[in-house]
Amino acid sequence: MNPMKIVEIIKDLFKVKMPIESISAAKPGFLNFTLDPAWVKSQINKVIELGESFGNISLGAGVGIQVEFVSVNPTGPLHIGHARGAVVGSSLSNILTAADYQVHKEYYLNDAGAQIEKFAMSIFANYKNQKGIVTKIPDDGYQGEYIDEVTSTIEADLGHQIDEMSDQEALNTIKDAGLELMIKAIKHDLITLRVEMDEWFSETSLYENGTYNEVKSKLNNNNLLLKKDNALWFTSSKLGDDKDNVIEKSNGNPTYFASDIAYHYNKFKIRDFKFVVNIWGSDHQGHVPRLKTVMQALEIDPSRLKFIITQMVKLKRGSTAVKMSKRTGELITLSDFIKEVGVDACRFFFLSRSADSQLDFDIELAKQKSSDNPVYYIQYAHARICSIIRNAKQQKIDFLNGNVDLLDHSTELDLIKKILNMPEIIRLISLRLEPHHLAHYAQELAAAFHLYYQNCKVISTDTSEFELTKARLKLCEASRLTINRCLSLMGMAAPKEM
RNA sequence: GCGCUUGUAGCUCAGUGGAUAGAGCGCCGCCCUGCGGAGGCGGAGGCCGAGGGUUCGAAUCCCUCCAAGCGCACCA
Repeated sequence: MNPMKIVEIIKDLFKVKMPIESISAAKPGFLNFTLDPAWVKSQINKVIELGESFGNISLGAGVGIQVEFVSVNPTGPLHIGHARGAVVGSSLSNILTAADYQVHKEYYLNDAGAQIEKFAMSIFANYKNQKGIVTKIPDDGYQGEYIDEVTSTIEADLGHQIDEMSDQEALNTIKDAGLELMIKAIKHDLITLRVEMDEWFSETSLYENGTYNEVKSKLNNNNLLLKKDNALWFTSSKLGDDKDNVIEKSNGNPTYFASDIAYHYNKFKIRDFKFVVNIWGSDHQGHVPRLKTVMQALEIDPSRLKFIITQMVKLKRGSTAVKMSKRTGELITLSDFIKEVGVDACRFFFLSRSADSQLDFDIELAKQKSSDNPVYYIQYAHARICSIIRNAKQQKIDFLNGNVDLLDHSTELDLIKKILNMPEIIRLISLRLEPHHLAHYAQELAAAFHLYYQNCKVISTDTSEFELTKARLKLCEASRLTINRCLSLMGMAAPKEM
């Protein structure tokens, strides 16, 4: 039977109670449901009733979900690429919370391992050089302006003690002090970006409290460890990975991967998160397969572990590329970057693209305070509404008893429908872990409001239209609440005036 | 060589099996005796990287190829 005949028949079978005005068949075989406009309009009352909680859904049912993000080695300051993960992670966490997940935001602090040692040695060498003792910086060591600053700070704070110590003692002291300074700097940058963590989880703790040994014996019991060339291997190829991985080097030290196994054991088996989202930069994407084999080895359902891999960020000023390199020192630090473009623009642009796509960030565009810039477009809609409501209050108009059924202009109905989309957007983002949809929705919502504003005068001077004025003010208030919610979920300011 | 990601308007990007593929910027032409013009309307502009397949139907799924980014350590 052809599709049109089928839909012609089934369209008459819908006799359920739904706020549907009509159902029609359309080519080449669609059923179009037209919502009852009275019902649509009445939802404005619901939005205002719900207030700040409009958009919340019960999808997560209070289940625990850990979102691990940023987790940059504390051997250097954050850069622009890290900021992308930070913004995506914090906004996604806000949205998951709105979807009734119990969200735990976490920074995994790599405070152990060879890179930390190298970091300490680099500072120590720099320290000696500053004292006139010519010392070689280790191969692939850390350098740059920030290393000089850290060295100077340590010299000022601890120089007298360090000079009395043996090299080994000095190195340890410098390591602790250097780590502390870097962590402080990272925390400071994150706070500026409006990113807050619930927990800073120490890698070292996994060794100190026995978690690693527990995991190791579990793997051993499952016959997944192998001693070869004096090193200890996790035979992940048995579980489908394309190669085995070393977890203890021939010098006896555990690798980063060893901690990662213990860390995920901790997440799922000790802290019992139902879901875990790891937000990693694309330079770590190669670790995904082996971590999936870890899930198998630990007998954890792999679908409980999700990844968001954020692609690289390229900075541009207009059409010229801005180079970024940790080693050359030609580095735009995150704090300089935020100072230049502002937190709101920074967050918006990082959120506006799918994590899967590389991001071209045009500094000049983001700085523009004009309609070229979607940040201002959205915030302007909010400020505009606040201004209208201020006017209404000055005129002592109490609009909360307004009758929304009077709203009949097509731009009003379009705006209402757009507002009512909000919970669906939260749902979509939560299911797919794609916060960029919120940035697009916010733009569409702002556009629907601006169009409405252009077509319908809210506060009429004609006293016969007093009831309509009240209804329109109610729609403005619902729009304001929704735009405000979007901005707040994205971690952006919702200015009352600009 | 292998793996992950990307390829859609001049530019930056949405669109994970359905209707005439969308938005912003840029370009062209319009709209203010009115609540914030940081606004609105209209227009031009597309072989959805290429080629095969699956399907009633593909930007979307599968295969091959091309191009770009990132990975492929007893670093993290």
